Amino acid sequence: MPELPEVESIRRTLAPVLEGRVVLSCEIRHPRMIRYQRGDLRSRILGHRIERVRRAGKYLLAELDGERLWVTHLGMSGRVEVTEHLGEEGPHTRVVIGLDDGREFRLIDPRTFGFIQVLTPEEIGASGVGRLGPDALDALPPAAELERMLSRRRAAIKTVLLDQTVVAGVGNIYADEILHRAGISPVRQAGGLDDREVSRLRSSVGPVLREGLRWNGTSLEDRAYLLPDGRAGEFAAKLRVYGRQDQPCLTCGTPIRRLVIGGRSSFWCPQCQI
DNA sequence: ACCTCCCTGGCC
DNA sequence: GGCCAGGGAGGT
Repeated sequence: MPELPEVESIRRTLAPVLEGRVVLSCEIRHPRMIRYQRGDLRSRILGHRIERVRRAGKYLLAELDGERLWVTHLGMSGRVEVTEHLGEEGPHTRVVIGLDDGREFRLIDPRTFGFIQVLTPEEIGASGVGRLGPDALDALPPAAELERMLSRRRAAIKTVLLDQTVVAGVGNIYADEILHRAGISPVRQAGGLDDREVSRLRSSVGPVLREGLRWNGTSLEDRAYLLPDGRAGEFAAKLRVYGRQDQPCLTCGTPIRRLVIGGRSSFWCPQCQI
């Protein structure tokens, strides 16, 4: 499931390939992939040049000429491939965008939770990208501000970490890893954390995400997430709690527990995380 | 600030 | 044959 480290890994491989290219064709194989979108995506993207490939939270962004923003969200199971036009096409290829160098940007997404948009500047504010909080990797709010944001929340800290309007880019896997590093139980009320805990939480975000990025993200058994060139991310081997129910905590040996918080599986060590 | 919905491969 | 994974958006 592509979270910030996965999307950033993808962005780094894609940027040199996509920047400067012009979009020559756009084939939408599955209509659900185009949503939350006014106007016709095809006519909005055709003929436009990709100036720069960026990322915000879990969104992959391509700035086009004419002030348009091509937004790709990979959802749960989305994957990007850039290959030669004649390259063999796998199942679940949902959108194919042809480029002027003969290559194709292909969005593969079995569950179709991902989506593509092309937005005008006026549309960005009300869209998902426009409502993102500060980026978890490069714009984390100062401790005092973060504490103020959390203090007003009654929900579990795990739930608040997943709220993209608070901090953008943290998903289910990294939220658990961050909370473990910070020594905070995922069920704790966000507003009930003291300033030392908020400070520990804040200083755990960067190291966990950067470590994930260093290993090109987390490819699980299902290999739903792969880099654009087909390589797997290696961070799964480094996970300290996520997916490790009943296995000994790597810090203290206590069996890792699983519980569902806000509809999401959460893994934590009852000894290390208070 | 909460709940519901969408979707399909893989597993029991 | 039924259940599970879970991101974001939109509705209440």
